Amino acid sequence: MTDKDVQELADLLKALGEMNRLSLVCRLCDCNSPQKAMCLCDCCNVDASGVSRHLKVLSQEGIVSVEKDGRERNYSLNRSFVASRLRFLADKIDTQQEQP
Amino acid sequence: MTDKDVQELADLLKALGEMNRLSLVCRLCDCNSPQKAMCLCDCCNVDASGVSRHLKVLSQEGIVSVEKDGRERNYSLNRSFVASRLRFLADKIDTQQEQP
DNA sequence: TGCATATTTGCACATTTGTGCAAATATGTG
DNA sequence: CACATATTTGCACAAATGTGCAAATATGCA
Repeated sequence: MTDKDVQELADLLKALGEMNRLSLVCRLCDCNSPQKAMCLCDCCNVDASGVSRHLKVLSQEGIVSVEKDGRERNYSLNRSFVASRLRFLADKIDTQQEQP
Repeated sequence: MTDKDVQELADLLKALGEMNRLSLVCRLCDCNSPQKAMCLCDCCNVDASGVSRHLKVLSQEGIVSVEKDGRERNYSLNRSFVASRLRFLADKIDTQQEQP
């Protein structure tokens, strides 16, 4: 793993590693259809601007996708991407290395 | 998932979501035997006190275990714990929910 | 006991981060 | 166009975070 790989993974984990953002992710996780930002407000303890900012972070990390629909934005979780990154690390971690 | 569960998971991810700490984890990942803190210094860009602090965070989150040996501390990665938490989230994330 | 080594801790500091509020922007509707 | 609603952005600010350095602490060894 290169430094860049580690950094990218760390950035992803950092984005997930905040209570309100992880709440948003869990909420999206339980939804089959894209959700409007406003609908997501009530799952975390921040106002609309805070939700907007958190969703922006998640979006920049590729954790969620956003689709514009009129004056609304529909957010959906990039399930396979996030899950695969987490599994990638999990696999690396619990694979016992060869004795040097 | 309760708020407490989300918070605990977020704390774990936050601990992993910092470049130097994740570097330490990756380093421990590649080692079969516990490593002395001093040996871990060269895998991240901080001095001994910084490594000490990072290892403390990892330890508090249960990510690493520490074993005292004279004036040295031997750190090892709690592979199954960390991997299982990551997989728990991965499973939750990529399991498509039922249509409400 | 005196000294070397390993690690932690106190302190200071710069940076980042999360937040609310108000204003700005974007877009739908009458 | 005028107004309502959805979202973003600028601003200010408190709190958290990561860091190095020097001092403290702990322990092994001569």
